[in-house]
Amino acid sequence: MNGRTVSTEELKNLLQASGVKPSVQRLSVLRYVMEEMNHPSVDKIYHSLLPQIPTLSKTTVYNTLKQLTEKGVISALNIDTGEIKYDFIEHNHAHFICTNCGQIYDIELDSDIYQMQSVAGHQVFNTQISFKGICNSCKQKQKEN
Amino acid sequence: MNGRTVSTEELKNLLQASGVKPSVQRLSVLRYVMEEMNHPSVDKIYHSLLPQIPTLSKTTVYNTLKQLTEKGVISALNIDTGEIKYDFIEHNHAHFICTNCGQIYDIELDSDIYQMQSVAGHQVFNTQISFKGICNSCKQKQKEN
DNA sequence: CTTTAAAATGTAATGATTACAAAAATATAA
DNA sequence: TTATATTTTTGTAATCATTACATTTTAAAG
Repeated sequence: MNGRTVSTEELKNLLQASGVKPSVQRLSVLRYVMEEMNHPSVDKIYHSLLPQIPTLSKTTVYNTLKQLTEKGVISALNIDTGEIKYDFIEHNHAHFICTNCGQIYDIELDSDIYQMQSVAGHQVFNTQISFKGICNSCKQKQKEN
Repeated sequence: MNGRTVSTEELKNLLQASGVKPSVQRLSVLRYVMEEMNHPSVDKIYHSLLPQIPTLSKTTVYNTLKQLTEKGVISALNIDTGEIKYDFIEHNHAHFICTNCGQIYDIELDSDIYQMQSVAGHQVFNTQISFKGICNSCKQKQKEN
């Protein structure tokens, strides 16, 4: 998501609507995923929240992210980088992953694929479109050498 | 890929065209990925080939799959199952992953998204479309209970 | 052959994720 | 409020896929 500020009220509503009780830890994790633009990993989230919540456990971050993913509040991006990255489900967008630098870019892409509620008789809950290749930034740097 | 038989000649050509020297191990790994229909994991490939190649090392399987992925012969599917699954790049198709049983289904899906050579200025090498949800088989079983 | 390079092997290390039990916090009942 | 039960959080240990790396084997070149 983009770097906007999310109110605590909004976070609480999101959690309660999903049947998850809003604790300090859960509110913080969700806020971080929503406000952080670049698809944070568990480790990133953990270390970023540690100053605010010094007692935070990484297990809690894992548990919370798992819950929110199951409830469909956030989405787990499976990228070939060893770590799972998380993304708030705001509106349909694709991802571009640079195989050189690992950077993940949001791609605004309108496709009727996102509207498909079922494929080949299977019920769809989540749809991901991802591109891999070399990003513009890396290509520029390669040209310079 | 489907369960057809692939000739050694075809395998050799594929490897040589990609600049990979055809060893017994590499031919076997590629053959397995091509002939096996259901997106095998490293572990599955390793144990399946072990009877034929008793000296086979899992590291070799890893190395070979990594090479073939880099050369664009096969594709690494990042599914949220802890293991990476591999797929021969035959023709464009999407995947459906059942979050209940873990089964991966090939989905024949024609989309112009596959034709995109670049997105937002980034050069695309590989495109993946994946759906997650509950498969027909699991839904049937749930109804019975 | 002999030498050199490439490939395969096996073991050890890494690192993300999960399991699990104990502690803390919150809700419920008396 | 106090006691009790339930949920949440925490911390440590275990698991398991993947990678690093040194050694051995195989293939290629001279």
